[in-house]
Amino acid sequence: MEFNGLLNTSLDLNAEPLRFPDERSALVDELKRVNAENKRLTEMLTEVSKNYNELQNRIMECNKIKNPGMDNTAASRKRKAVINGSASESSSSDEQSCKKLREEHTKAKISRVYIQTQASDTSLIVKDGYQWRKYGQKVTRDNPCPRAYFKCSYAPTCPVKKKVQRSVEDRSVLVATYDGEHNHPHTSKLEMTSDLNRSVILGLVPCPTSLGSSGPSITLDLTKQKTSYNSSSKVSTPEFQKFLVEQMASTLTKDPNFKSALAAAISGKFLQQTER
DNA sequence: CGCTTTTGACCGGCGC
DNA sequence: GCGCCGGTCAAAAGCG
Repeated sequence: MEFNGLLNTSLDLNAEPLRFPDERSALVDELKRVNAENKRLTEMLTEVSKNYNELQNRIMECNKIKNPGMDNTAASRKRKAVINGSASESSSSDEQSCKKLREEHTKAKISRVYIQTQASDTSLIVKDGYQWRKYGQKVTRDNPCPRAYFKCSYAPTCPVKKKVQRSVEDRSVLVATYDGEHNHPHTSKLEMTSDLNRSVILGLVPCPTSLGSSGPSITLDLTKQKTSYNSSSKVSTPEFQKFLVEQMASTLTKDPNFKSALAAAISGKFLQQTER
């Protein structure tokens, strides 16, 4: 992922004959400089995503230490079970209910996706390649932005649900929470890729049903393409880091504002040099 | 006309 | 028991 393609498309260096003898060498120098900067930025991006993954692993480790063998959700559910049932229940039935809860938890796979969108884009539509039907919208207490509720409408038996809400901290970021697993093949790859052009997936967060717990492996099944990553097992792999970096870079290179700004900055530099 | 979206009503869980 | 809150339902409206 280099910005060379961008530079080649934005500035066709061969389009016009060079008027100044120094211009060519200046352009080459500038190109070298931009390439070096590009490399540096790429390294920075890789470093950032690496740090992010390390941090996430640490959080998971901490949670495991805090609640060995049981996540918060299971704990809360167990608490509820104790309240509902009699306190003098035998330990074996307790264990059984625990087992059941854990099974339930692994069955209900939940993942959270952060999607960067245009600030002006007020829709709560995340085109991930599946067909969704909106069945509700609600304003929640912790976030003034409404939360939209979607069901997978591709197959009537598909149990997958999705909640989409704008982030409180950054309104341009959509938070999509996927609940369950699709029991049918992916519907449209084109839609998904087009959406990735419009926005960038900032991260896939393994999202146990309650925060701060170490849940089971959670899969975001954004189709079986290269954009599909099992968040818990692949998030720290070089492939995922590369994917993140590529997504960020492709978003930048596909952004016309970024292109024009870069072109303006470079041409401005050239003008300065030629004026001198 | 059929499908999707909107939106107020309703329901169940939870805390007090 | 009551009130709050998140999630879901379903009738009405919108749209192609």
